[in-house]
Amino acid sequence: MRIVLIEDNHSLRKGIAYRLTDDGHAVSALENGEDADVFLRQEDCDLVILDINLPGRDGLEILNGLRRRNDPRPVILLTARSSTEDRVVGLDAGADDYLAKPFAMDELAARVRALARRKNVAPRRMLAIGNLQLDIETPQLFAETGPIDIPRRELSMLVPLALARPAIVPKDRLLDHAYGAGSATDDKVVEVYVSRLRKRLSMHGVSIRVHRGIGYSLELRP
Amino acid sequence: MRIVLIEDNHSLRKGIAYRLTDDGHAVSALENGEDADVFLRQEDCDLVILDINLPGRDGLEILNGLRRRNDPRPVILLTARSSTEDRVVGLDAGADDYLAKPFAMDELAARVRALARRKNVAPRRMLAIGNLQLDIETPQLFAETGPIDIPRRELSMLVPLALARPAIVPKDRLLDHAYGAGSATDDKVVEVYVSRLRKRLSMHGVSIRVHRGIGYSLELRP
DNA sequence: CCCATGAACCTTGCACCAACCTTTCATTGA
DNA sequence: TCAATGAAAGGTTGGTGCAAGGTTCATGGG
Repeated sequence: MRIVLIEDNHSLRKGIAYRLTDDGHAVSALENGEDADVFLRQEDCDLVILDINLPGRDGLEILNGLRRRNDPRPVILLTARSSTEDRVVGLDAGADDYLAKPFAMDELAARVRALARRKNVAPRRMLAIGNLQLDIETPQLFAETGPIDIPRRELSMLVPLALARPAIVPKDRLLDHAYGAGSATDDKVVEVYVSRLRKRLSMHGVSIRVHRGIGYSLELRP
Repeated sequence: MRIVLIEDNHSLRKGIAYRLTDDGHAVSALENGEDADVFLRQEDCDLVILDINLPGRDGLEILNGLRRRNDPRPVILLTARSSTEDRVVGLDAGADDYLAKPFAMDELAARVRALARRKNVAPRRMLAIGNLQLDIETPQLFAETGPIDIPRRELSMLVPLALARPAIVPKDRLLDHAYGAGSATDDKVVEVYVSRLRKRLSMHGVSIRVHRGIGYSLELRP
């Protein structure tokens, strides 16, 4: 699933993102209300985890905005307050679930699963590559901050490498996957796109290693 | 098959590794949870044998992490506990089989075979050379820490030597295997590549012995 | 027994070339 | 108008095989 997390506390944001990423979701983590508002208006996602106490713009405000726009995306609220009153306000505003801090990661993960099931969110198979997430079906690449725009050809080089990781993928299999078996295309284009991919992935701690005469493999280098 | 074994007990680890290596598998033996976690994220293997009681990180934790990442690799759990409850927890977490200590090596070997069959793991014919493993099909060389990049020619010298071990392979058979029978290449190149192989293998306790006028043989340095 | 001798073998340096990397640029399609 | 695409060009890396010079070992003559 694609999950947007809006939480201003740095370590909590990191912790949640880490856990949900581990669970196979693509997490876009945002730290303030303005960013969140912009993001939710423009980006696709399946579920929202929203802290109520936020700098800039209150979480409830964001939730109200969503529902006013008839946005049906499921929302889990996070908050330090745990009184029944707050819970009612949150759920009334259109939240689907409510979690009071402190909470166990396992519980959050369970509620995410439950909510996804309840809302019939189509499960997407996500492949983790370091702190990137690759949706094999679409296919599309995600960082923690959101989707990464990446040209079609580069993506079609990345997919076999990610699926095979950490095994070595022969150059001609990359060519076949991108252009179809028996294509007349020169296999030098593989080198071109590997080079472009390298530049794009380097800033995310992912590298592509060459094995001369054998092929390429995907590696993490933090 | 490439098997990862994670077991903190030294003698048990050695024993299992010895037996499975004897069965023709490439065994990477790790002794603690952190190493295992890193290894499983980065390295290729076909099957995991996992002790539940581990220093550093619990075996179940490692298994949970694997499954959360949608990692489908078959896992056999090892444990001193044998209660039904533990078994259920392990299998629920996504293990494929479960073995209570103490167990017979034969039983472990049988379960490895059964699981490989059940999961349709492509059989790879692995040849053990000390603590190196040679995949004859590909061909490719592996150390416990991962694959070793090795030039084509050197590899084609190593393969006949490994297959024949500990017998002596004539120099001209090495030449034929690398260049095809009836090649015009000077057989002095064999000496060159044997020399280069020696340097590469020396750090892994493998040596190539010359038998003057007869050929070469592969030996393990004690 | 000792040493000279030569064949077999070892190792390293080097030139060459194929594999690979990166950037540039013209073309194409949205 | 702009980004994606792929051909081409020029540079880098590293595998390959030859050759040169050194080492080891069996052998035979003194």
